[in-house]
Amino acid sequence: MTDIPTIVTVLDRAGYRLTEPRRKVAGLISRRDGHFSAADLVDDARERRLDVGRATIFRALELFTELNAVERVDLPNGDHAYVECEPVHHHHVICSQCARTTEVEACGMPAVARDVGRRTGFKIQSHRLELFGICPECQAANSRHG
Amino acid sequence: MTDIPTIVTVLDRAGYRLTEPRRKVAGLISRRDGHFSAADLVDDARERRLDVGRATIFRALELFTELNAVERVDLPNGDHAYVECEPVHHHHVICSQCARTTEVEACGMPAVARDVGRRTGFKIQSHRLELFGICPECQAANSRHG
DNA sequence: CGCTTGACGATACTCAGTCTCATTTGCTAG
DNA sequence: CTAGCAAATGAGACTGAGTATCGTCAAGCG
Ligand SMILES: [Zn+2]
Ligand SMILES: [Zn+2]
Ligand SMILES: [Zn+2]
Ligand SMILES: [Zn+2]
Repeated sequence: MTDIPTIVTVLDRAGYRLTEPRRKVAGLISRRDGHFSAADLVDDARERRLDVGRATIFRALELFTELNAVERVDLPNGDHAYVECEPVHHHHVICSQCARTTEVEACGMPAVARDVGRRTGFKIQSHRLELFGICPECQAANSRHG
Repeated sequence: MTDIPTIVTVLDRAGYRLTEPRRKVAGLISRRDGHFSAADLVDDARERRLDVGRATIFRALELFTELNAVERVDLPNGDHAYVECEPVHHHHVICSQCARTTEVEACGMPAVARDVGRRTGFKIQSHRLELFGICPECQAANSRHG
């Protein structure tokens, strides 16, 4: 339910083959809401009898990640998950209850990074910022019925 | 080479048994410099013929992490690693060349988190921030010989 | 159309991390 | 100091994510 330039479009623009399995995986991803794991997609595929090989799902995820159509996030518990997203620098706010995520663009991090660089002597190259909390929907639901 | 309250001390204060295997693992950790994985410790132990079971190393790491004597970080490539560190909120600056890490305390994040919360409606509970770059030592080494 | 080459899927494999369970050991109460 | 118990250990089986191999297939192009 995002109107991100569809993964298929990104694939095409990058000159990759628009194969049936890739379309299927892209489809599975776009009908997901929050973050998901490779295993989730494998299950989804089996449920809908899409007949996509396990290895293919991993390969597709890897490729989509390279093309920045999808991003990998690390959950607080150490699990890896993926999120469909836009190909520009941003971070994710992740609901620890329902897994829904939102992108945040202006991260205010350049300033922090500069400051840290000055104090530690490191030449900062990149950063990862993930915020965890409760999304508006879950907050509402929680206050409604306990 | 940190003078963090030794892991053994932390263990003791928290009321856990000071077993020989735990001492050994703590020893291995403290003589490490940058981040390390469970597998690294397993190798170290084997090399120095310390005779500590694999499972025990995992268990020790888990416990030390719970006690905040050690923290888990996620490398950009998706690998998991650990770093010995102080039990207060802070973040790590990680050298992508030599794995050395430094802790940063004032992270300036509360402001960012508040802002993000306001814009997204999320109730922010926690955040993870990791900075990657080149440490001063590596910068010096690099400029010296290429 | 047919070719070429990249992609696919089945399957075997690796490796991190967990679990089980019989044995050992740190601790403490006596 | 010692006995006894709970907690911790280690060997090894197990799980599940992710990767590698390789023969087959089909997307895209002329
Ligand atoms: Zn939610
Ligand atoms: Zn940022
Ligand atoms: Zn370095
Ligand atoms: Zn912070």
